[in-house]
Amino acid sequence: MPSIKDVADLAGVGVGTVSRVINKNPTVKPETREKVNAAIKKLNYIPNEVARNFKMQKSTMVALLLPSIWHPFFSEFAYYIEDALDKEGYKLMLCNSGGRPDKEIYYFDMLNQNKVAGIIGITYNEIEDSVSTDIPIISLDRHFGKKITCVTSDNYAGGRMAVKELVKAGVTKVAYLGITSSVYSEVLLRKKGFVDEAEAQGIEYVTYEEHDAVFDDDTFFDDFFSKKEHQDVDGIFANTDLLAAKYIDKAKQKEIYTPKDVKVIGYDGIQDNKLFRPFLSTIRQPVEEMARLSVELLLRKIEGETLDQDIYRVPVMYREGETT
Amino acid sequence: MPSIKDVADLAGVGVGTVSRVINKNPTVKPETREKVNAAIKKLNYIPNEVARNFKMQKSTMVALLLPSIWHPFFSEFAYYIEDALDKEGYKLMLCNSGGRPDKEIYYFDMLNQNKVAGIIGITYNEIEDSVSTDIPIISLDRHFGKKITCVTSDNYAGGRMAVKELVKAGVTKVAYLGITSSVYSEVLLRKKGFVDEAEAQGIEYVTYEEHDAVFDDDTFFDDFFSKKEHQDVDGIFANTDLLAAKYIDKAKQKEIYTPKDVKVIGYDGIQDNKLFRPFLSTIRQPVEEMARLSVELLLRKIEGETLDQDIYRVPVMYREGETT
DNA sequence: AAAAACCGTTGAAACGTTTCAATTATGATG
DNA sequence: CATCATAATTGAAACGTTTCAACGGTTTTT
Repeated sequence: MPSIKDVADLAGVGVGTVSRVINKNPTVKPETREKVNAAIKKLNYIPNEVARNFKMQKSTMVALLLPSIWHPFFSEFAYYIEDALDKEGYKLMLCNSGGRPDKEIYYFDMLNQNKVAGIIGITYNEIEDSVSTDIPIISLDRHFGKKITCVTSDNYAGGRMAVKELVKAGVTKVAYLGITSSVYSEVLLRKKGFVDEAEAQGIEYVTYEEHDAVFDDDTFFDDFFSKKEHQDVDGIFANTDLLAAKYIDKAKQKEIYTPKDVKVIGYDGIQDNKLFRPFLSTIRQPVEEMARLSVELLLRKIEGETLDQDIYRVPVMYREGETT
Repeated sequence: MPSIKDVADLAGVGVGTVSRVINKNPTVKPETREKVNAAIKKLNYIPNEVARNFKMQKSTMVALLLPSIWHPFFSEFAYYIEDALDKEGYKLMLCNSGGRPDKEIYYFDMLNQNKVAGIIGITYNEIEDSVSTDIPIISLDRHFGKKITCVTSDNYAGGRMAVKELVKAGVTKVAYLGITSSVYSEVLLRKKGFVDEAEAQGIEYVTYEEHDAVFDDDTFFDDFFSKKEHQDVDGIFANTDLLAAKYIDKAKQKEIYTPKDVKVIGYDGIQDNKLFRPFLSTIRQPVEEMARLSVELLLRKIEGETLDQDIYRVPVMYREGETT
C-alpha cells in the first residue's frame, strides 16, 4: 500500500503538500496540485482513513444503539439515520443491545474506546452514569437531562389524539393497553394523554398495563378479557402497533371482531407494505423526521454547538387504517 | 485522556509491560501485573482502540452492505450478523446502497479507505472490479468466483419444493411470479427449480417476470391478470414473500381469493409477528443460519484461511401458512 | 566460580497522517 | 538591484499503540 510519503517522493514534493492537495487546501499552486494528482493516480494511492482518524483523535463514525434492528420501527429508523449520516459524510455503526442494561453498558464502553464521534441511543438503562465521557449523545424517547439531548414524538398529543379518534368512530368505553418498563420514558405520556382526553371527553375508560419483564402474550390478554370491567370496552388504544396487532388477533379468537365489535388504534405507524395486515389505524410517529432531526442535532453537538433545548418533540399524526 | 505512557509512569514500569498487561500476555510477573492494573484503575485509563487499529493496520470492523435495512428480510439478517460478529469481538458498520451500483462502488471505496476487516455484501453490481483490494468478502446470493465467497439458500431446491407443495395442495396449473435484475444471481435458480419440478410433475405451468428497473405493482399485475393463459392458474409461486403478498392483495381486488381460488407460496419466510397477515405459506430461508455461516466464513477468511468451497448453499424448508 | 540458560522488563522505532514553524521561491516596490 | 511582502512549500514532531532487539537479574549447569 502506497503512503503519502511515496506520493510525495514520486511527485517530488513534501508530504505536507500532498496532504494539502488531498484535503483540498487552496494554498497550493495549480501546477503542483497537478503533479501530485498525477502521482496519486499513478500509485493508486488512497488515503488511510484509520491513520487520519488516529492523528485527528476523532472519527466520523456514529453509533446507533438500539434494542433490536429486527423490529420494524427500528429498522425504518435506522434506514433514515444511515441515509442522513451518509449525506454528511458520517458512517454508521450498529449495536443491538437487546434492551439489556449490561449489554448497553458494554456497548457504551466499547464506543468510548473506539472514540466514535457520537451516539444515537434507544436505551432502557440509566445511561448517564456509563457516560462519564464527553461523546455527544442523542437519546430517543428518554429524557435524561442537559447533557443528553432527547428526541421523541409528541406522545402526550398522540394519546389524546387516539381517544379523540376513537370517540369520533363512535366508541363508548375506551381501554389503554400498555407494556411498561422500569425506567422513565416519554412513552408514558401516551397514557397520560389518553387519560386526560378521556376525562375531558367524559367517556368511560380503563387502563391495563404489564411490565415488560414479565409480559407474556397469553397471560396478558387472558387476564384482560377475563376482567368484568373490560367486557363493554369497544375502543382500544394500544401502546404500540405490535401490541394492537396482538390484541386484534387475540380478540378474534374470542369472537370479538375489529372493527365491527371494537375499534383499535395503535402507535408507531410502521406498516409500509402489503405484508402487514390488517392495515392498522394508528398514531404515526414521523420516523423519517425524527431520524433526520436526531442526526442534525447530533452533528451540531459534535461541532461543539450547544443546543437550545434538551428535548425535542416532533408532532404525530393520525393515520386511518382498517381497524376503526 | 491518560495514555499508556501515563500508566507506565505511575506504575513505575515500561510501556511495553503495560501493553503486555492489557493484552493479557502471560509473560508478566503477577506482582507487576498487579501494580499496572492498580495504575490503570487509578487513572481511569481505557485503551485507545483507534490507535491500536492504526498500529496494527487492521480493524475489527466488518461492513454489511445491503440495499436497505428497512426491508424485513435484511433487518432480520442484519440482526443475526450483528449478534454473531459481537460474539467474536467484531463490530458492524451498516451501509445501505439502495441497490444502486454507484452507491455500491462508493461504499466499497470508502470501506477500503477505512480498512475494514471484511465485508458482507448483498449487491446488484459487478463488484469484482471495485474490489482490487484484498479485503475478505462474503456475498449473499451472488456467486462471483474464487475470490468472493458466496452464501445462499438452496434456491433450486426451494423452487422444486414450492411446486411439490402446490401440487400436494391440489392445484392444476402453476405460475411463477418473479422480479428479475440485470445481473446473474442464485435467485434465478428458484425459477429453474420451479420449471424442472413442474415438468417432472407433468403439471401445466407458466412463468411471468418483470425487470426490477421497470417493475410497477399495477402494471405488473394488470398485465398478469389480463393474459388468457393465466386465467386458469390456481397455484402461485412468488419470487419473494413481498411479491406474494402483493399478488394476494391484487387478486382479492379481482375477486380471486386465497386460498379458496388460488394457493400461494412465497419465498423468504420473513414473517415473525402478528403484524404480518395473512400468514404466508412460504419457502423459508434459514436466515439465522445464513447469517452465522456468513460471519464464520468471513472471519476464517480474515484469519487467512482458504475456504474449501466458493459457494455455500444452506437448505430451505417449507413453512405452511394460511395461503395454501 | 564462570558460563549458560532463562525470565521479566525496557524503550526506541514504526504505523500514516496532519500541523505548523521555518524556509524558500516569487513578485512587487522604490 | 536591493528590499520587502507574500505565496508556496518543507519536513520534523506528534498522535497512542505494539513489537522486538537488547538488557539485567536470577537460577541452573559445567
